[in-house]
Amino acid sequence: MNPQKVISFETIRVVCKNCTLATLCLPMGLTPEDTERLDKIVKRNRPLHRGDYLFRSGERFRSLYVVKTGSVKTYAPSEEGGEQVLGFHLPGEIIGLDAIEKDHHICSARVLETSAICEIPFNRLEELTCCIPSLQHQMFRLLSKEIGHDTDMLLLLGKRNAEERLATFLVSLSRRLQRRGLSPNDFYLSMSRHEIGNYLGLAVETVSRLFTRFQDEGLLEVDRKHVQLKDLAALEAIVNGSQAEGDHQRRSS
Amino acid sequence: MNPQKVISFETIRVVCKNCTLATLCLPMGLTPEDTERLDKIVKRNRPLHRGDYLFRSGERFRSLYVVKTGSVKTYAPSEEGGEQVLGFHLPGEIIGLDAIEKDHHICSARVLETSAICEIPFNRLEELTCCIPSLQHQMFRLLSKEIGHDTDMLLLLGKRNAEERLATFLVSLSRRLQRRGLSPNDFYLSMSRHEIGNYLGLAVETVSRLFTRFQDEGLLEVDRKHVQLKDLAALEAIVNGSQAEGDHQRRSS
DNA sequence: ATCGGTGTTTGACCTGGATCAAGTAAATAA
DNA sequence: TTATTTACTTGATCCAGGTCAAACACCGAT
Repeated sequence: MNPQKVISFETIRVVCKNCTLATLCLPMGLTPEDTERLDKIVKRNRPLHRGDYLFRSGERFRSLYVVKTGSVKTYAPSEEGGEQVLGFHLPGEIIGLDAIEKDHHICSARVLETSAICEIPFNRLEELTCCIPSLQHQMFRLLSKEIGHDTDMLLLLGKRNAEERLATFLVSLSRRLQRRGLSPNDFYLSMSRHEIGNYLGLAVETVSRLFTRFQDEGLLEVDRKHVQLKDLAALEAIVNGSQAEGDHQRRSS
Repeated sequence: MNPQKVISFETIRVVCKNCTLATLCLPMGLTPEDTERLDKIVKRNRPLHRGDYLFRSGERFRSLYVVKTGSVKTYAPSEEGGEQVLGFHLPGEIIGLDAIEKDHHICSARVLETSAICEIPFNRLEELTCCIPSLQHQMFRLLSKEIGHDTDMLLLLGKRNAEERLATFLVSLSRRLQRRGLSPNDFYLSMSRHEIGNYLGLAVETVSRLFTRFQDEGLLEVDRKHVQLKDLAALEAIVNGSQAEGDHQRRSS
């Protein structure tokens, strides 16, 4: 035996039960026994690195993926190189739900930074959901939540101006980080300005200009990927403020 | 006994088994026996009329709804009167899936014309999905399909210009009507220009101008609610054409 | 340290579609 | 029937944000 042997992935069995994400992730609301059954089907592969794919658009659907650490972007590639970024996914968030219907992935997913990802083979999961009603219900809830989130995005893209979009993005990110025990007002972006713009339906230049403007207005400090929100209240006011004052942007109604 | 008694809702028992929508709707892929079990929990209320609500945003979630005949719009009301139309629903389409997560409706649904609606109490449905694996799978598929549709809409709102949006709307509507055995190129719109614009993130005026332009270009004939698509191929070319030629609208990438 | 290459910022300009303003036609009420 | 409201169309104008261009800063590779 090597006396220098250090703690490794092999010796620490990472299980759902010990996972800090248990309250955000699939096991939410399951009994310890049911969590254990779920745990048995989860595959924990070695960490992926920036740019690695979880899956590509068009591939056969086999598994759902959950971010354990790091972050992932999903995007719909449209032929000749163009793409629409669909989401940025933080620890505890499930990826691949949109593939169930067609049995093929309709978007691609790649990690934005070194990330640990849990893989959940879907056919195994369906065996469990059949006999664990609370897990089935949790799956329904997660699928429904995804729909609700998409609804929010439709509203953002359909009715909000550039300023409101970026503010919404930042406030939403801040809240999600906070829920994961991280600082809500001091964080590093793992995605580029370009990806943010793509996600929000804006040109890179617009995103850049808005960051500058928000900084000039004292709402935040930004230095490359490093963002510090200085006035979250003001950002939140932008998010649901402009709607309060007299309904500009008549696209809406 | 009244000799004049005519065929009524009471005498013709409408059941899923006889429903022409069986291949589009929840029973898709179920055995006749399972369809019968599903049928037992479906409530068929009397027809609703233009403007009637299926449910309102904020209400407790109890049931899913399926359009049997007619059409329904869903929309997210945002405080002071504004709204974002989320979708127009045709026969066989399920409404209310977004409410599962929060156990409250996050959007409102009202019928656009006289419509028959099937109501499916969700707690009863969950009892069935637990013991009918194919029904559970079908529910997962339907939820996933909704996510996929929202993804398409995000792409539409994030990356397409006004012309592409209206063309996409018309082509999509045409296909959905065709799948229901109706004419794909001669139909009546059950929604107003205003609602179309709201749905597509455009001003009413823009929608109106585009209809006029499409008509001038010979793509369609339009007379108020009555639309005849004259050149579906050209419309489809617009839908996935502009993307092919050199990636304008750099918002995308 | 130097050299690309890529991501970001900033300025100048332009345009698609929103907004504003009438006018017209259909639907509903009286 | 006529009055009133609501939906739709069309024209004129404006502007948020896209596009183009250039400079700059960082990062990995030689």
